[in-house]
Amino acid sequence: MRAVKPKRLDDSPLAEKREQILQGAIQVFLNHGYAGTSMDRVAAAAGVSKQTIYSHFQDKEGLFTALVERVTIHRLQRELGMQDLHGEPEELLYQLATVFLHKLSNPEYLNLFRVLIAESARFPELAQLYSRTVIHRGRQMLSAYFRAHPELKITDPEAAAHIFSGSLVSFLLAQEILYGKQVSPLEGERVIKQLVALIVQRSDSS
Amino acid sequence: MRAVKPKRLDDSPLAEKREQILQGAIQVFLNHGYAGTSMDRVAAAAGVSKQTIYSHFQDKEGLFTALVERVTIHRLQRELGMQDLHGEPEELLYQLATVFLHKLSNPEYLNLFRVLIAESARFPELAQLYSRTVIHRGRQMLSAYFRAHPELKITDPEAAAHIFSGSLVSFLLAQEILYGKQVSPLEGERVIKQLVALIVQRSDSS
DNA sequence: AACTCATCATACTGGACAGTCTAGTTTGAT
DNA sequence: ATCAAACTAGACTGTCCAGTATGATGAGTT
Repeated sequence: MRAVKPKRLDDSPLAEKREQILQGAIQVFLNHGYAGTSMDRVAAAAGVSKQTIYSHFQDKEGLFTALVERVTIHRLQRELGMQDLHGEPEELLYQLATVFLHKLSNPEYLNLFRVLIAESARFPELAQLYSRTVIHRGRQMLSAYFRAHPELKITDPEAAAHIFSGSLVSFLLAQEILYGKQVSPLEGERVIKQLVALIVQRSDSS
Repeated sequence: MRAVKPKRLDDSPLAEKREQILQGAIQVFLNHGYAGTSMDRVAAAAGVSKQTIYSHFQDKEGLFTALVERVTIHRLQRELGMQDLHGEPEELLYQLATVFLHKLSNPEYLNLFRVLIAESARFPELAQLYSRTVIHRGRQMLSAYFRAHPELKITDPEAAAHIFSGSLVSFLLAQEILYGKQVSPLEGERVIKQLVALIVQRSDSS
């Protein structure tokens, strides 16, 4: 029984099929990109007939859009709704960077990132969705922390927040996505330590 | 006969055609991506018949590869063979970051970057070419400068070099490519100032 | 003049694929 | 048991496009 009638959107059989399709679509789109993905392949990966996809989503663009929204929102809740950033700066920043780098190393996340960049010209709304939800919020949280710690003597918390997360994102971009790992290896650990040092050690002066 | 009159590869009529094709290809590939580019369109943009393209390049992949090599090498020579990084740290780093950010803001450069990332899975050699020539060398130059300035007290010059350039690259990525500009504006100037402050002000201590 | 080579314009071939259609099957509520 | 909605399998259409083929033009060489 289903609570008399008001079927919840998130466990009705319809929503289950929709989710099943999205799961298949995630596999294919994130591994082969938008152009490299055929609807037949999505259907096969989702274990669903092609017609069913078209009864749940308007077309390929609609499916892709829904997919990115789905993954982005999911990530947001899981990864940013975690801690509220308190603690001794050196230790906290180190932990934060480590967790951040580790989570973003997940292939599915890297693939989402690559596809978002690849299709940012064709789907600017999706790129903006990502900017608004993930990047902007992350920056806000981190800059709030910097503001709450005047002993760090950070004059521009937003800019500093960008530098912090941007260094880590571009690290993954260079090392993983552009295969820099095989050209000039650089340990993530080293970047994190240097980054924390740049931010924390300035408070030694004065 | 061909060695009798040693036509220079770079100004013979053949090479001119090749260059003409590449110029057309740059326009189309960098603006529409690999999949979004048809050979007919390249031919039209280059003002050349399709057959001519196929007599200069093996196929679409070959043309794309040649294009990326061409642009990457060109860029490298123009943008990295510039200064040798000497001068007072605060002023020099500020200037360097400003020039760097300004040059990378060029749409053609951003498009190359986007396409490289988009196709990094399909063309890993090209991504590595970029890593090897541009990223790696840039990092080497900058870390050499840090090493030559012990008063900056940088314990890990390579990591610091990555943080410096990575912050700026990810800034463009977030603000321009992912349209963050329209979501949460952040002046490049602010990032540069904060970045320089993080690196330089530490030398006040001790 | 005869030959060669690069080029051009255009037509063609074959394959991939988005999206539709048809016809038959399952499921679940009443 | 009946009915409608959701689903499946697979054929089909129209389009796009990489790559090839054809046949003609023009320039330089011998």
